[in-house]
This record gives sequence, C-alpha cells and structure tokens, in this order.
Amino acid sequence: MHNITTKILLGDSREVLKEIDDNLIDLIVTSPPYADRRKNTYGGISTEKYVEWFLPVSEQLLRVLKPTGTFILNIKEKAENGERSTYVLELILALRKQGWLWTEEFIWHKKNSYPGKWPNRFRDSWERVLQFNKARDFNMYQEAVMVPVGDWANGRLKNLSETDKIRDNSKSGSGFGKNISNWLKRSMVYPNNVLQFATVCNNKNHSATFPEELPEWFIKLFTQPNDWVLDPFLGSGTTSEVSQRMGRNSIGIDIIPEYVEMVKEKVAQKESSIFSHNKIAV
Amino acid sequence: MHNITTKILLGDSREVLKEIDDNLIDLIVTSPPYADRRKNTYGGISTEKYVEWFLPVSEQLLRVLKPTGTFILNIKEKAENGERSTYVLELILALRKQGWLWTEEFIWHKKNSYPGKWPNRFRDSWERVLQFNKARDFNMYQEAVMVPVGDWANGRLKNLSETDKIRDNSKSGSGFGKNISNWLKRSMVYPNNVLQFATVCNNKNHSATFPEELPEWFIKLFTQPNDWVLDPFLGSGTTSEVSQRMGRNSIGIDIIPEYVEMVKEKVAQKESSIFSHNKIAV
DNA sequence: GTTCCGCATGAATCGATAG
DNA sequence: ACTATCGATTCATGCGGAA
Repeated sequence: MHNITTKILLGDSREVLKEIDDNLIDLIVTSPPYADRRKNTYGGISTEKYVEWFLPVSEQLLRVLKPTGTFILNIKEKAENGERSTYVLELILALRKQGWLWTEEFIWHKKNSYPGKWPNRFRDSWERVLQFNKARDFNMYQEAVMVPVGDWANGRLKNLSETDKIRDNSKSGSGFGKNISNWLKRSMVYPNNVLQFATVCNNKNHSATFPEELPEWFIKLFTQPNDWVLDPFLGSGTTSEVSQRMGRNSIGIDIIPEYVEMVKEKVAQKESSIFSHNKIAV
Repeated sequence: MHNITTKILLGDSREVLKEIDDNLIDLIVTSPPYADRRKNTYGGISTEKYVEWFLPVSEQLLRVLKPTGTFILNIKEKAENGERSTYVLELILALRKQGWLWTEEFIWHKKNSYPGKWPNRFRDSWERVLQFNKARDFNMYQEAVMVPVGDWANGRLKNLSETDKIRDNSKSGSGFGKNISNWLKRSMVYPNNVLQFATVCNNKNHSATFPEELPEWFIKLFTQPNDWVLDPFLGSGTTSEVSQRMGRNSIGIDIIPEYVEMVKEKVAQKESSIFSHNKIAV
C-alpha cells in the first residue's frame, strides 16, 4: 500500500489554485455550479456572466494540468421561458480560445431524471460531460473501463465495479486466475461515449453533485495509481472519496466551509481505517 | 382515406424552397450533409464555411414554417485531428440570431454504432437532434409518443409501434377495448429527451441518413394527419416515405437527380398500392 | 435471510400570482 | 412590463418495514 495524499482546501478556486505547482495534475474532474442553479449554497451565477466567471478558473486549470493530463467538465444548460440557454456552447468556444483542445463530448444519460410534465418539452435526462486536453497525445487507459458485452448494451453500468474486482483478483492470481482473466477479456468490449449512471444520493444529508460512478469511470480511464486528481468544485466530496478509495492522490477545493469540514472528516476516517486494516494484515 | 400529397422536388434547397408559400409547413425534419462528410455525393462543405452555407436555407425554412410548427435538425460534428469541430455550436448560435428559438436538444443514442477503435477516443454512438421553433406556443402532441413504463429505460423503443397499434385498435373498439386502453394508459409514461433508435441502413445503395423511427417519432409528436412535413435534404427519401405512410402531406427536396428519381418511384408505387387497396375495400 | 410493497426524494420547468 | 416566489406536475430509485 502506497502513501496516498488527499488534500481538502477551503476557498475560492480562482485563488487557491494559484498555490498549486505547474504541470502537477493528471486528471481534473469536476461539476461546477451550473448557471442559475444552487442559489442557496453557491449564490448562483447568471447565464450572461457565466463564461466570464469560469475563465479565470480554467486558466489556472490549464497551468496545473500535465501536458498528458485531461480535464473533464460535467455541465448542463437549463431551459427557461421555453428556450435552452447557450452559455455552455459559448463556454466551449471560449475554452478553445483559451488554449484548450475540445477532444470529446460524452453524454451522461441519467436514467432517473427529475419528473415533471410541461406542454412544450419532455423531462431532461442527460448532461454534457466535456473532455478537454492540453495536447493531442494525452494518457488514456482504455482497457481499464472495458465492460462485459451484455452489461453495456443493457445500460447497467453499475455492475461494472463488481466485475472489475473479480477481474483484478484473477489477474493477480495463478495460472487458473489467468485463464479466467482471458476468458473475461474475450467477453469484454470497449464502451462508447454515452454513459449511463443513475443519479444516486448516497449521503442522506448532502446533495451529491454526480454519482460516484462518474468520477470513478474517468479516473480509471485517464489515471493510474498514485497519479494526481483535482476537483476545483468539490461539493459533497465525491471526487476526493473516490480518488482515495482508488489509490490516487487528490486535491479538492470548495468555497463552503461546512462542505470542506464534512469532507475532511470523511477522508480522515477512511485514512485511519486503512491504517488499522494494515496493522491487522501485518 | 384522405388525399395525401407527396411532392419530390429536384434542385438546390436554397432556390427550390423559394417556390413554397409562407407559413405552410407544420414540421421540418432533416439531416443535412454534415461538414466534410459525403464528399462523393454532395461535394462536401468545409467546417469553416458550414454556417455560411446553411443560413440561406434556414432563412427560407423560417419563412415557410407555420408559427406553430417545429424544425428538427439531426446533425453531429466529427472529430478531426484529435478535436471535435465547433461548427454545430456556431450554427446553433447563428440560427438564434436569425430568429429561431432553440427549444431543445434531443440525444439520439445509437445503440449499434459504427465499430472501430482509436487510441484517443471511443466509438461515437450519439448524434444531436436539435429542435428549433418560430414561437413559444408550438403544437406538440405528447400522448402520441408515450411508452410503456420501464421499457423506455431499458432502451427498447422497438416495442413502441407495436404497443401503439394495440392501443389504437382497442380505443376504436367496444367497452372491452376501452378497458384495455385504460389499463395500458396507466402503464404508459411520457418519454424523455434521450431517444434510442438503432441505426438501420435500409437502402444499400445510398448513404444512410436516419432510420425510419426518427422522422416517425417526430412526425407523431409534432403533427396530425394531413399536416405538411418538409425535408429540404431528402437523401434516400426516408422522410417522404414515412410521411406518406403516416397520412401526412410532404415535400422532399434533393439536389441529386438519381436520388430524386428513385424516391419518386418508390412513392408512386406506394400510391398506386393504396389506390388498389381502396378499390378492394370499397 | 429473501422478496415485496409503500414512500420520500431529486442540478426540472412552466404558469400563475404577487410585489 | 419585469422580477421573485410558489404550486403542480411526474417517475426511477433506494430505503425501511412487513410478510
């Protein structure tokens, strides 16, 4: 077991990020407050000022990311007065101007979207997951997210982690394990750019930004153990917890003291439980 | 059986559309040639000039569409030199400037997407289906596309048409049918903005535009029998065929003589078969 | 220990009402 | 006229209690 660092920092990302070294981070995965959402907690950024508000943050992100690293941005524009906002489109164009490469747009298909009925539209059940890079030859570990043939087709990505555990165990084992590994490999396929996760709220007290599966999937795809993961809008701390669990170093930043305290506690608890577990194992 | 008109016109949409009256069309549904795609057949529009090329067409579309009508645009940017093109984003912004309302972005999730493997990306298995309107109070017949509970989430939209037939039959029937109808209604829910159609290529000789299910779904949702449907980039004629089959008047335009001839033949064949069928019925 | 049913709960959106 | 707040609508999911 290596030593994993899990830093939780309090403050405005535009300032706090300046304290991070150049070219340190392997993966940024974050879900910033959307325009006109979360007014209670984050004050709410208007659609008109959103790009202007975001660019100073992304400027720092561009600096701290390794040339081989990846920036994953989960966001979705809302509908208002019968029309979709265009600020996300404008943000993509602005980020390219800032020097980012817009590599890909994944779709997060939310199976359990918010209910409701309106005369002019159906329920919104997808969000954008935008991939940006500094350079064209970034690190990508595609084998890490292969899925069983049927599971992907059926859209049940939940079983993924379970299956992966099985695969990992068999890989590290004997010849018998290797056989199983090969057999599994043959029945595994590469996923595509439509991801299906349910919106789950594991922590009863706090609204989760995205489900654990989302950062987990991208951490598998774009990092290796001991790499550095960054979330400049940590929220309830999903990215930090998953990074810690997966053996990646991570930095999480949030502007709300209560959130930061809560995440710090959860992370510390996990750390101590790992230590005691190691003691027993030794 | 009403008289359905199915016009197939040869020529450049920028010119041919000028011959259509103002405020005639209830639904425009089309899949234009994507930038730098299908060079063999359409000459290929560069990504840089795409918006400029498209706006004269959409200007005419805005004129011929009824205030209560809807414009459905199926499009997807390709990846080039490691990056996604931004011309679709720019097109959305330009169309809004032209006077269109950007009402919604549906995702067409292609379950059996084109195979392939690249070091820096997964298979692209979704396309944008953009909804534009002239006014906020457009016609929308949501009940026409309701789906069985759960089946939508499981992505089996194929059952939809089958179930619809059952419901229609039972509705037109006796009290017993009404019971079934009520029971079905209770087990039906409204869909969301992620559509799952398989990519089918019925016409082996021609470049595939979209599967029949796609125009069919939007024709159900946005038109009633005897309404007018328009496809300014008809291609292999899917929109015209589906409109004809569903009892909607339609106009299809394409610049390629061979395509137009072929579609005309297919449509004429269908017409005569309807006539003979009517004779027998009478 | 399973399975099943009931219930609360969401990054939602629109129309109406109130200031 | 324009903004702020509230109620109504709706469904996949996970939980807890019950059989």
